[in-house]
Amino acid sequence: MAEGGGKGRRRAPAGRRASSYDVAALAGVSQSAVSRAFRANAYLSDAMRARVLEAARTLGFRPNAIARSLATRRSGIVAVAIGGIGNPIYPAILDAFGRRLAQEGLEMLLLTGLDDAEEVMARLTGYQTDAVLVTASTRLDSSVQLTRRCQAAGVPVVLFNRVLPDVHVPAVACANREGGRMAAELLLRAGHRHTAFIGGPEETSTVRDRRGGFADTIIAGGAAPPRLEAGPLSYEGGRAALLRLMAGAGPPDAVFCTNDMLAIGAMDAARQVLGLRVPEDLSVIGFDDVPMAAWDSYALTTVRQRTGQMVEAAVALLAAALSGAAPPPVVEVPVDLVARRSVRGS
Amino acid sequence: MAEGGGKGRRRAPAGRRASSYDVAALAGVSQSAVSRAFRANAYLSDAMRARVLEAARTLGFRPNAIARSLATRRSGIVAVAIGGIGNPIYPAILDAFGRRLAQEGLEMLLLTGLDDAEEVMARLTGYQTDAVLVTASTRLDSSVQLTRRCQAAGVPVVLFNRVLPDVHVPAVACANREGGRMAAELLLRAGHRHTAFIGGPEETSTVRDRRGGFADTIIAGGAAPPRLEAGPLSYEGGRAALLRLMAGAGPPDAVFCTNDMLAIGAMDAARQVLGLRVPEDLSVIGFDDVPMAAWDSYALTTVRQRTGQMVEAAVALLAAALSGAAPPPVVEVPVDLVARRSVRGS
DNA sequence: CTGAAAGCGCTTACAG
DNA sequence: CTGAAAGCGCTTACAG
Repeated sequence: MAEGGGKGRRRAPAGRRASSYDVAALAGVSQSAVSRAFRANAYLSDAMRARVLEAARTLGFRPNAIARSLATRRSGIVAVAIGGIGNPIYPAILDAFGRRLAQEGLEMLLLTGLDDAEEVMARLTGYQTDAVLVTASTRLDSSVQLTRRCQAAGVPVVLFNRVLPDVHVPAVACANREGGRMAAELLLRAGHRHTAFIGGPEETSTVRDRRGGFADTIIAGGAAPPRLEAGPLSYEGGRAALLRLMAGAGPPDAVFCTNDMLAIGAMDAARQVLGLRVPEDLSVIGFDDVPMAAWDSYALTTVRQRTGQMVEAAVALLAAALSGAAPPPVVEVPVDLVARRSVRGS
Repeated sequence: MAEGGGKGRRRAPAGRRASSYDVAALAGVSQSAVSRAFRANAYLSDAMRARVLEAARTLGFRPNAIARSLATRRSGIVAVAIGGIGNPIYPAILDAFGRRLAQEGLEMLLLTGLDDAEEVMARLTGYQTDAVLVTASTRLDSSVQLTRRCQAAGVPVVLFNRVLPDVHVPAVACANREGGRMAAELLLRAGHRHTAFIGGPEETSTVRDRRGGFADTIIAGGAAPPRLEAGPLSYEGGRAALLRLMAGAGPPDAVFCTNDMLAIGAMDAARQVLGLRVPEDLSVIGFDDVPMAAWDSYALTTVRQRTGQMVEAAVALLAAALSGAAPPPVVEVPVDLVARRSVRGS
């Protein structure tokens, strides 16, 4: 019954990872003590803890997170619902989010292709996901459904860069209206009177606010209301939208796009298809500040999202939700106008 | 002791998810029967299964994957180790991989920022991850360490677009040498005699093979050996490398880059900084075929990776590994030369 | 501070 | 085909 003895049937079969019982046997303490040695604020004498940790390291023991999850009913896993990673702003966000979560001792489960909210819920609840982050890249109705079902199931949700109508959910967003306003002011200052806005296929809070801030400011500045276009939130979408805009009557001399992909597509259409000069013939402003916006071929003036700060805020909201705190209101993170060379005389 | 009765202390406290015991009580069968009703090929009469499923749906019951994982010692989770999502080829790969995994009933845990293989292993084994996919975006030494440790711990690993020296691991890669050869032949055919190759900061199998296939073919074609440059595998890296190349003695008139980001950076440096024309003054070829390669401003001729096929192969390798099959050899997926407009007269 | 024991919610031999 | 029961590896009241 000495160190090699263990507790009869509790011994780990050869080739299996050591369990807390193996460590307990080796250290000559109870299994509870081993468990306590690995929990932050559990009563345990220093001497005991040292002994346990010593035994644990010689056995290469790591507490089994699955077993812990079952016992605590907390998995330590946060799901990120992302319905298509088309926008190049997401890689950096996912990366930052993953790192921050790791610091909190949480893992990140990536949920892609969210066509069926029902099925996604099944996957979520099956793994007892502690919380879910729904990104703006998810289709609007999927977001709504997923969010409602999570709420019904008691799973904390936080929205990333989207605010949902009629659903009271904590969310982090950038200053969308303010960004639209900044773009409008820059254009007004540059003397533009004929502007246009290119939005997305869905009337999301993000698109609505960016357009609203832009249009209101343009109009308040005494210029004509911006012409409105929309398309898929992609390079192709922006390209096609710009072509439609310029083919119409009274083409604009400046266009503000609801994201950088759209703006880059618009620039390429203007320059490569229509032979226009940017910014001499047409000014273009984007939103996001993806890496490509800084590329020499574009030097796109854009409204930067402070993604690091937004991720930080999202993690804070998540932490609050996990600790059962009252759902905080929408957190708004500031934006910055990054002036490069796609706007005339600025 | 009727339908509401349950089994004494086994009843779920109010507000908690229904468990298999609740379903069993409602259906009037044993808990084992409930368990069997949710497993694919378990012996259970149709009548019984129907009764269980009926009760399950009225209670909104879903088997708890955490508990199942503990019992089966299989978590149903595959980890994807990705050390930085800088290359825009990854979003689509992650997306496809996630979908395929979901079809297999597997979840995807994203592991970002893999500085410390030790810590990553702790996270992996803690959640009893069934397998891990290590992508080429991970630093070479991290890949090696992580792979070795997984092997030591008995966790199946498959490498994505990388082959490791001295480590026998299943891997899927594209035809890197062949891709290099295709690029060289195109350049030779266009009459180029002074070529260069821009590689990465690390001597990975990927870079080595692409360069090897390229250089061998160029030399076999009777042209001078390509000049060699390297830099971070990014837009900035390609930009800087091209500038160094053109500043040196005997600047090349064609450059093959080990990935598209490098190639796009090189094109921008050539055109926007040096005022050269592409392809008239300089031909450029990339590798990957990221979405940006098709943008009008670049129209980059490149070697396309069949990512869909590669993901498919990776899932097959994973499945084989999970079922304990013998580690298959390296699977090589073909590549395609996508001729756009960045190579002279072709 | 420490240990014995029940419980988290499943799966799966083992008997019928 | 069906059920009783042990076990997966932890956590955490409950007693000392």
